[in-house]
Amino acid sequence: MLSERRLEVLRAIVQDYVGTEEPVGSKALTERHRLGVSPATVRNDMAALEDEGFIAQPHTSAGRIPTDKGYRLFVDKLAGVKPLSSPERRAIQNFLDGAVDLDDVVARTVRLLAQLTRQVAVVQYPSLSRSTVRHVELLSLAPARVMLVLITDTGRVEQRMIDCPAPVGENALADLRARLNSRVVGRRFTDVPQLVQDLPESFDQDERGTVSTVLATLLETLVEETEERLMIGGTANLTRFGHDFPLTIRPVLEALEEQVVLLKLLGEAKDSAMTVRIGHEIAHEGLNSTSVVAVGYGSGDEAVAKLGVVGPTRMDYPGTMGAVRAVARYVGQILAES
Amino acid sequence: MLSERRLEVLRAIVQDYVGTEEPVGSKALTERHRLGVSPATVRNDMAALEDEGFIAQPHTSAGRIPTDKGYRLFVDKLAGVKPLSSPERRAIQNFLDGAVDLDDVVARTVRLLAQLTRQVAVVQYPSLSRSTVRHVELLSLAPARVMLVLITDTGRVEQRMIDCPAPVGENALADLRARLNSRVVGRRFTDVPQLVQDLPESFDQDERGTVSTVLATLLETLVEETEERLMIGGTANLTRFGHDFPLTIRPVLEALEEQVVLLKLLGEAKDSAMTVRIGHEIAHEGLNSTSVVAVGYGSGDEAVAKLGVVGPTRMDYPGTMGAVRAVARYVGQILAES
DNA sequence: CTTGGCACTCAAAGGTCACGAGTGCCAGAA
DNA sequence: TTCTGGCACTCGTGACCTTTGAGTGCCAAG
Repeated sequence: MLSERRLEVLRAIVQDYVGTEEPVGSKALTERHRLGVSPATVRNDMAALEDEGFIAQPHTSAGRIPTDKGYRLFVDKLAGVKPLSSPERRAIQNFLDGAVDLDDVVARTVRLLAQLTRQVAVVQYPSLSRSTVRHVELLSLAPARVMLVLITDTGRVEQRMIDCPAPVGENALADLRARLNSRVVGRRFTDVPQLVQDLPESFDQDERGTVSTVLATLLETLVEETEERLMIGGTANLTRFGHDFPLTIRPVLEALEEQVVLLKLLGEAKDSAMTVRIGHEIAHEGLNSTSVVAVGYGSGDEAVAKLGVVGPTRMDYPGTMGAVRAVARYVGQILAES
Repeated sequence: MLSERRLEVLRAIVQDYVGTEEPVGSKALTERHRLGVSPATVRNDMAALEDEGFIAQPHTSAGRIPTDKGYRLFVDKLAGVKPLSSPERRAIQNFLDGAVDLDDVVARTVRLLAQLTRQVAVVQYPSLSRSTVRHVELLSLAPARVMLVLITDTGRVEQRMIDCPAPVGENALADLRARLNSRVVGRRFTDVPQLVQDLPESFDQDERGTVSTVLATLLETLVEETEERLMIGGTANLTRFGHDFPLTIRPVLEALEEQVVLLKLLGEAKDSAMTVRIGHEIAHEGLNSTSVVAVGYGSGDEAVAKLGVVGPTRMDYPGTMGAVRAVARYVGQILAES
């Protein structure tokens, strides 16, 4: 096992490298950190750390930089989560308080996270899978055309156009609307299919087709919208990735446009706990030189979606984690209020 | 005025430079284009073109590259719009036909444009300012809480939460809903304020407060949502901007996130005609080395929004214009159908 | 007005060299 | 056993120089 001091050396290396973006050598380390030992000793420790795979040298006559494994150890054992200063907290709250609707909350959250961490921010729209139905509205637009509007408890609204097999009267539609709502309002999405299963049977023969069509569309909407959407911001921060960024920025931009990849990434962590994925721990090739810090957020105690940031593996983990956690907390509050 | 041949030389320079991304010299020109004159003659023409400000040399012993003014002349006088091949047309139609709702149409359009032009695509959500109201729905969520849902003829749905000054009964709400709809359905947004002006007066004293509140929110929504939203895609194509792109990519990414800038840019052109803004013609500083090709699109004869691409000034204008125009046309068709 | 010739310019590419940060290793001290 | 100072070695970086060649402007002749 690694001695206490060697861990201390690793921590120093990570901190210095994150700060300077340059490989750090033994001499510089002893000067900037009061380790109480000479450069030679530090060199021995570094050699040991390199044997274990926690650090590496870009080339022989250069200093060391942390490997993914090194960052992993740093995050797991050596670093805490740095809480934000109270001015920062106040700024967050002020900024989020101005939001007018759900889209706006998400948009502001993205901007906030990007600004705070100076990295790329990713916010998942609140998930519908754990949401409940607030209201279902049916509107007759043309004799055989109905619009379905679904309103969720997170304030999200989805609409679908439905072409019915036969013309629908206003009365029949009102009837369906009333019965539908009485069954599903306040219920979870996942419970809806069962709750409306026998609904067509209680209608006249000639309306059953329409009812079935409407229900099918409703269920389809519920399923479809569980596949989440994302909002991304702060891509300009990609230019801060490093001196060699022309090579790395391209695949990252491509990965960011493949929302599927990001969704999978955010979804990987089971619950709402904070997750840190570092470099090659990320399956997607284009993101191999990035790290992703994500956490769940929600209106109540349950997480309804994830948010996080994508940055270079060489990032300020404690600070980033602190910002992500704080933003998630405040967004949760905002959602609970509305 | 410039002679016919000099214009031909300019065209050749633009075409070559767009293709090779490198300054083009007199010798290379005579080899690649059958101009029927010697390099020396071309040199004279180039000197003249440079005097007029259409081309420039990066440094003394290099070839020439077109200036913004040169591109302008090229676009206005020398280049047509290159129509797409029929496989391309078919691909567009197939790709867009699969869209399920408005968001999806916009999302697919962005991806399509980005892929087709290999540049950054920008699509404005269909504008509400020229839209008409399809339906207004009022839902009672709590005694003094009402949700307003606005449905437009472009299939867009907007919702707002309203806290009423006093509890509202279901009947009163139904009454208001009916009267409101009878007045505004099918009307343009811009006409709505006038149409509902005297509506509160026809209600009982104790309901007037609620009615006014609801109307105020409705009007606010109409105005607010006229400020458009954008969808952007293909940012990975920014890496194709040129060898020196680390310098240029940053401000462009920043400008792209400032949606206001883009909206202003798209909005500048009066009607739905195709607009090309080149380099310094763009007011925003970060976009000074880019060109924007935009065109209006709409469900009927009227344009409801704009779409376009942002690329380097050194872009294939005829091809880009062709793609933009074709996509706009097909999107219009899709919108008209739904 | 066009053309071939010619001297000139200058960025890019390649080569050489000195510098110095950083390393590994070893022998001696604690 | 662990730490330390010393020392030879590595090698990327940057400064400086030269060569190369594409491209130019100008001029006199066709």
